[in-house]
Amino acid sequence: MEYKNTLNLPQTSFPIKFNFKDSEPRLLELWDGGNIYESIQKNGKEKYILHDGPPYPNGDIHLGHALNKILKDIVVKFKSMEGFRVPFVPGWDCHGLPIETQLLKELSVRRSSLSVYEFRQKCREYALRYVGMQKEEFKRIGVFGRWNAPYLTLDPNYEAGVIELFGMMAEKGYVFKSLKPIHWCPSCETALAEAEIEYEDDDSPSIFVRFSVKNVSGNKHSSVLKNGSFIIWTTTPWTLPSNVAIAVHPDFEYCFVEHEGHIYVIAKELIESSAKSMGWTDHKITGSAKGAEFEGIVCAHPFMDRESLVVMDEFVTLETGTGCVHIAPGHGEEDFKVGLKYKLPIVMPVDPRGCFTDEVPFLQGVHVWKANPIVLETLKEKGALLSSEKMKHQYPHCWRCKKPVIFRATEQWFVSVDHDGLRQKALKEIEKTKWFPAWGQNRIGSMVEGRPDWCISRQRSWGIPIPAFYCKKCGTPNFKGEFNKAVAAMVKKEGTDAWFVKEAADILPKGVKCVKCGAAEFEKETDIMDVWLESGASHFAVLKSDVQTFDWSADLYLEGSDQHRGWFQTSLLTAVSAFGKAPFKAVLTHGFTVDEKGKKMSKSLGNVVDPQQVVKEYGADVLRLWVASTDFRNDMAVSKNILKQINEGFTKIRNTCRFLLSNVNGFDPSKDRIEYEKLLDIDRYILMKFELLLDKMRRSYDSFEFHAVYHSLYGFCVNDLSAFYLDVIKDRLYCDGSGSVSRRAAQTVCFEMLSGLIKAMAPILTFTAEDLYSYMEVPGKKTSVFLEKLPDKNQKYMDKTIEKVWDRVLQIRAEAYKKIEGLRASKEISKISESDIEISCNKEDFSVLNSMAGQLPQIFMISSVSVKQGQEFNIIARKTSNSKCERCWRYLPDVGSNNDHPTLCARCADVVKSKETL
RNA sequence: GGGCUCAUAGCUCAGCUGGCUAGAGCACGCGACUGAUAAUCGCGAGGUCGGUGGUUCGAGUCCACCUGGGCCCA
Repeated sequence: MEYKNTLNLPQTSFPIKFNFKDSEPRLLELWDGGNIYESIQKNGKEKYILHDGPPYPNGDIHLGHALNKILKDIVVKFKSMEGFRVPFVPGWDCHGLPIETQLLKELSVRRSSLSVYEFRQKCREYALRYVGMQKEEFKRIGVFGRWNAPYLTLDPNYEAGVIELFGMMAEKGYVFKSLKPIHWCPSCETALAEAEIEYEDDDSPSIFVRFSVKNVSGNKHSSVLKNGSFIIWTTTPWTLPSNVAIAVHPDFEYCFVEHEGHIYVIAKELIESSAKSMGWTDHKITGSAKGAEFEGIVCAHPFMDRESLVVMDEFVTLETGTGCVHIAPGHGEEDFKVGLKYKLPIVMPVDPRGCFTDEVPFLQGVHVWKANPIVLETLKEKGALLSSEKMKHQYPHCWRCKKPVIFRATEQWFVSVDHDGLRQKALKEIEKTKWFPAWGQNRIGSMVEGRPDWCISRQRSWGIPIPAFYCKKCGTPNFKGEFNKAVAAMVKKEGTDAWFVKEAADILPKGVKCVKCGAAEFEKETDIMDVWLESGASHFAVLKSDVQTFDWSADLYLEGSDQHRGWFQTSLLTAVSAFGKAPFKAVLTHGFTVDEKGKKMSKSLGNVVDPQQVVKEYGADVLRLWVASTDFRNDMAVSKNILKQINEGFTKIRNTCRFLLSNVNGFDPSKDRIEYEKLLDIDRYILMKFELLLDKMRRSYDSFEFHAVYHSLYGFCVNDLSAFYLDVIKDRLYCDGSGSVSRRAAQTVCFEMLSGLIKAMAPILTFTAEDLYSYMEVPGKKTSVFLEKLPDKNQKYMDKTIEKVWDRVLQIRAEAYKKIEGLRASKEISKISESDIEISCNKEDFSVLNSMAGQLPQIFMISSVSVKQGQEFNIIARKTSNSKCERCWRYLPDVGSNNDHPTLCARCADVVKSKETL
């Protein structure tokens, strides 16, 4: 019992219990108070710019936000610890419809009861409130950044940047105004971007309508079709008043179908399904023709005093309907395109609230959602309604109010994607950019290839105004040159609020004249910009305006894969149009968070994981470790189970480091370090493994494969350290003389690995690394681990011969343990250390084992190992006859060899004696 | 409906350009230790590599189709 006091047992004040509730706030304080982020900005190597994509401040951060910022933080810290200067300026996307809607809900007031200016003040307060909240939440999970000066899209400087960029794009001719059908929310009374649309199932009417042929003169089928009809199918009867054409596919085969003495045109493949819908049983086919042969036929609109032209369009499909498509250019994207081709009129009898105008007398004042029954009634009266059913299908809805939206032609502002080859230039820039994963290039490429012009106007208040002035005399919009400069200058000084309180005359310098007619009186535009234009301008408003911190083009953009359509694309388009170059050199995307079964998180499924909850339960490092542990290129699964598992992994890493720490207690590296050449083989072996680990970790960080960083780190802790090296060297550490070379050698290795591990894990296990670092006694210690550099490569450790020999020894060790397990199972022994083994093996193995015969008992942690050459590899294990040393607990033949200490082995007796003489 | 993408043990991941009985760790089961102890060690049992078909002497790895998930669009 008293011999225990002669051991060098591990000792540390680093708590075994993970008290993150105490330690994490303390470390946050250290980083904040010590200005650690500011300090790492003094790094000498070149800049590495990770440009933050701004989240939307309208709630607590969710797991996706946490995931995104943690990934960025890992990059920032890794690059920084490699010596780069890595400025990270977090941003927020503060304007936009969501805040307006949410605010109106909170205030429970009508927007009309406030002036635009007052309303905008409330919006600003709202946005800033959540910016403040989210900022704290991001800081809490250990994210480093310029938190005291983030970029906000509502800052006058930022706003002015957007206005200027708009001016540059306008100057180059990319900005234009045009009538165009766009998604329109009649409830919010605003145009919606594609990003603001959600598709949901809706019940719609499904009707077949007859359009009688009015004029077929000159057509080769005139005799057949003279009294015939085309049948169209639609799910939006309310758009029929705006019908101006019927589209058929030029290549499809259409049949003349006779029913009750009347001839109808239907695509061949759709006759049966259509007939079924219309309840036809006795129809017959009397002939057929290619769609192209119908071009130019004129039909009569079933109830409007208007003609409906038969036109050709390739987008017509054979999925549903009749193959003859109702065309209303004011109410559909494709319709509009066909309309342009055939110069069809854009009939648009629906006002902003969704009510019909007097253009359709019998529907005047009726809301589109109430118009369907009236239209159906009218069709019935005219005998044009052939069938009416209900069907469920996906219909676009407003992302905010969740109500269905309509297509409506309005005057809108656009960025032309094809002006001056913008699309092609953008595609070129996409090719020049590095995409992680590589398929991102194809994804964004095909999106850019097929995207329509970008509608950048919104009929709202909370945003940056479209800086245009309408000439009071001729109506021409003026938005370039001095008009733009005047607005930019004003906004820089007073913010965009000024736009909403000042008159045009107060904004513009005296003497400005309309570019068209030369008149001098103007009216301000009332539309604001799409928020995607604002955030897409960040490369200019942030990176370009702050040349001290940044170079213009960022090294990396890192966002979810949804941003291929969103921010990556809007950033690209604004940058290429204004500067001819992509604003990023590389783009990294991550997947989305899903539950254990791979389903997306939703409140209704009840599978939402809240990051603050994770932080509360496990601490921020476990959340960070989850981020690192999962391959983020795919979807990332989280659940209670998974977090529990991550927490176990975390504990293992933490305990392994704690154990290392507790064993270098009293070790002064400047005095006690043993040089490499004097280390034991096993020490050099583990150092080599450690070197391999560091190399793997560095490479994985570098290629953004953080899950590989985690798995290799974790595997090293579990397999190489905990289950092998640390277990083996306990004997040396505890039982050898405290200042002995053998113990100091082990400590040297422990110290080396601990300090290396701490640094290598720091980008991920930010808190734990800093915590451990604070407990270490290192010469030249910094105030933070983040001021350290990652360990350099150490070629000296890469001893390949050692690796080969020891890998084999460990294999044999594993074999031996299987055999020994048999002894334990039969209750002959209870501990592995009670066993002797005899190995017979081939010449090669023999020479390996024999060369280290003396060390084998320690390496195997058993009583004795004998080795002989034999035909077959075999291991025999039996209970040892040696007695147990009371001090080191090993079973050794020399126990009792010293009369003064009859219960000790020779080594322990020596150590105890030398202590006594002290 | 279209584009892109993913699918290896209960979980997180390996498995490079196709080649021995598909690997780790965790969780699980059994056992040991009590000198890493709200720890640690040993052993074991888990997979027809989402499905079908094909190319090949040979496929988790290549091709086609299907199923299911995700993102984006309609």
